[in-house]
Amino acid sequence: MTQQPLTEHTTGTTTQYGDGKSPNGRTPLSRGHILAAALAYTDQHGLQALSMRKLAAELDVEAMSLYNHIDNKDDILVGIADLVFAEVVIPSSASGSWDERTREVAESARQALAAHEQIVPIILAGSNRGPAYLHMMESGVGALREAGFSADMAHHGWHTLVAHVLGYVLQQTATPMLVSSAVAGRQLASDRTNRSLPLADLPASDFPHIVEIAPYLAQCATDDEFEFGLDVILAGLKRKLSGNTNR
Amino acid sequence: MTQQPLTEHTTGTTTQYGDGKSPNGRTPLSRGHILAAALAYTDQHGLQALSMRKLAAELDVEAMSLYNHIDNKDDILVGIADLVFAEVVIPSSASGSWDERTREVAESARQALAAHEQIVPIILAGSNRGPAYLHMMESGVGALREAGFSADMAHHGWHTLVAHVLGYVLQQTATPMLVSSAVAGRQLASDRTNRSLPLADLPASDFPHIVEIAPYLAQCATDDEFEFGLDVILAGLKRKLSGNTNR
DNA sequence: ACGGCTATCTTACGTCGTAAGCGTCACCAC
DNA sequence: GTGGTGACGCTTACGACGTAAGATAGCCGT
Repeated sequence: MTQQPLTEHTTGTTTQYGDGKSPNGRTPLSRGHILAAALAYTDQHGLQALSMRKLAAELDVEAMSLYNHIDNKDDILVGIADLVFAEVVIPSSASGSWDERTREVAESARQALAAHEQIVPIILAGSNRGPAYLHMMESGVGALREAGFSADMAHHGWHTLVAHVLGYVLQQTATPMLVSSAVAGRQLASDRTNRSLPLADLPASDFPHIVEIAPYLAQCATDDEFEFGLDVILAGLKRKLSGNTNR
Repeated sequence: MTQQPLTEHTTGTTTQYGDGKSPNGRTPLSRGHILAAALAYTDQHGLQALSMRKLAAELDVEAMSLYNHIDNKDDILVGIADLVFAEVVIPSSASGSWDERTREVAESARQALAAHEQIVPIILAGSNRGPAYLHMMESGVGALREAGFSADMAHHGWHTLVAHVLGYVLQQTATPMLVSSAVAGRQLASDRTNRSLPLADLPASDFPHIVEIAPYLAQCATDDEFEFGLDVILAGLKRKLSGNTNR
């Protein structure tokens, strides 16, 4: 076991000065405090607004002081992404059938990501798998192995599930659906066409199916819809398990 | 029909000066040229490296000149994202069964995104659905409707497929798998823990299942694995169609 | 008392996106 | 021709960004 760091790295504090106040009377900085403040600031003001100077101001400190506790801005981004993964609740490995546990992890992950949708861009930016993500992965892959999948298949299945969660939150984040005005048929002299405008103005003649489902898009990416996709994937996995691929 | 702009907006040129050279003898700027250069530059140097000044230099022009043809940098980002979607080949609606066409669109989309993986972060950044994306969506939703799904279900199914493609490319982009050193069990005095280091060093005692599938992670997110997930989803969709949800 | 350490602040550099304004050219009505 | 008009590129400038370098001030063990 001994994985306290997985959950404790949010509040680790002491470095110098015993564990009281710093010389000037303020509570001292720490990696944990910085990351927590960064996540809170990002949730509130958006990822674009997060800058070293503003984050430092939030902590009543100058920008360069942060560099005593973190390597650079990327370090902060990876850190707050893993803080979000740390919110995912991992069911104990004896708490139900493999598909129930898998569903719980996926839904919890979706909730955590949806609650901090601003950090989603960080996750697809690249190397950001911290300890919390690993903890989740260990549990998820374990459930699939227990279900009877080979290591190879469990690996594939896990990636399919992660792709669903990430892709889904991604779509939810991008809900303000936009579409170009060029498709409306106008042919301006300038090539300054293909700009965006609300989905409602789409011509039904060119996009009959999109217009047909447009009402549903408004209430898009709800919990129910996520569960629909999860059902599809779990059903497909069971079908793979029973050997009935039936392509 | 009349959707030429969907594919032609890559090279739209003429605005003034008939269609020859500009007064100073150079070929004039245009939204299409700018977007094409931006996509090429991003593919080669990465999204982070793309700046207005460097893009302008690539076109032998000063940065501010670009603003005569585009609104701002976001406009460029949305534009090049849609250029990538324009590469997706849409099978004709009479070229095969619905699941075959769905598979083709999904694979083509994955290839297009994989060929320009640098632009993936743009897509999850939010409002970026241009005309090319819409074209693809119209085709995909149409295939599901044809398969017999209700408009509501087709909507859900489409989102599930998009989630898979996006989530999958996302994982492929993030292949340099990293993991914190804190999980190795060290307990440093400082809280400067939880940093990243290669996956290979994971302790098998804490993460047996991850270690077990580690060899497969190396060759992760291949075409085969994508197809596995696609199989899972299509199989699940067929199961939904036949009414056998069987949760 | 004192030297070393550590955390903070100050200053500075290069880069970014882009607002404002200027010059210059092709085009058109007369 | 000639003068107006508007498109298009350039120059300059501003504030914000990430962060390298160095100065400063307080705590510690001795």
